Amino acid sequence: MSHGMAIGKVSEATGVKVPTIRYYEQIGLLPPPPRTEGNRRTYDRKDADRLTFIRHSRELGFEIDQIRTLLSLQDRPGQSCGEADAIAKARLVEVKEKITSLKALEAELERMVEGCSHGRVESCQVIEILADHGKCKHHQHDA
Amino acid sequence: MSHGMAIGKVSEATGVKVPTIRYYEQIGLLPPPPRTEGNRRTYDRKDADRLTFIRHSRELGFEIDQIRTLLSLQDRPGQSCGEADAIAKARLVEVKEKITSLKALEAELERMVEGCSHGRVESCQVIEILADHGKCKHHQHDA
DNA sequence: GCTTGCTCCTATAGCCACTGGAGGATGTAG
DNA sequence: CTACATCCTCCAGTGGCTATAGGAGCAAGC
Repeated sequence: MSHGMAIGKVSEATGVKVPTIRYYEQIGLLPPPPRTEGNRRTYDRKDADRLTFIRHSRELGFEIDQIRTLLSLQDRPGQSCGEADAIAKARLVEVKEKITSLKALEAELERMVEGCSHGRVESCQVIEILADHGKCKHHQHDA
Repeated sequence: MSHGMAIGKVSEATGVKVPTIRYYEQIGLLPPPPRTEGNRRTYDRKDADRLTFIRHSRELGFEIDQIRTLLSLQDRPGQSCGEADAIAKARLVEVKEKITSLKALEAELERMVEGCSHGRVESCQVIEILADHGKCKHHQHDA
């Protein structure tokens, strides 16, 4: 028990906000750490690593439940990594789909903005395209 | 009062789900329609148009508050469309940024998945990159 | 007229992943 | 010893819906 960090320190070290760390403990993503006499949480290096893992996973868009799985895989290093691979692949597919749909969105927004003659609302492409879905080329964008 | 539609019909016609229509009424995005003797909502063509406008705006990723503004602009056709233009432009910037960050994410996920030798978790790139943010090239992806 | 089954009504709670605030206890520097 | 920062718990709020419970209305067939 040499290098116990306070929650503020581990927050700073990992980039995960203090209330978020407590939240992760509450939902069982981070094990409850030991406490000091004064009832304060004390974290060690392993906890910090786990939080970094979680943060990075969230940045990549993995859901909490997927992170739960990934963490449990990390805890059992002898196991096949097929499941981790599958989770990452699924996320990759999602990301690719999102990029495609955002590009369609980008195109339509560009059409709207370019078509805007900066006149009256009466003849504004922005409003008009929004009002009439028939004027929209891409009926499949959804995010 | 010839063509009053029930909520189910206007839902079908516009692609907005029934509970969502009631929700929009609750938050003041759609005006409360007249009711029948039996206390049922009756919608007309204008309401359907408004819902289509809202749905399309949501599909393009506009927030409810922005849609509120866009709708109020639509109601005053003589006004300058500068504000609508600004909202659309801001959204376009957001979308472009999101595409950029998703592409960085895509690249990293691809690196993870390709690097996976389908062996043990011990040597799995997926787990390893997640654990060590230093191995990640793109420190700025955030969604 | 009666029953069946669909649509509708309200009110309330839940979803995700946090984020913020109130109100109080503890730790630390000067 | 006094500020002040940090910590604690508990609870409420965010956005944009979605779902459920428990009931009322309505149209069609028998």
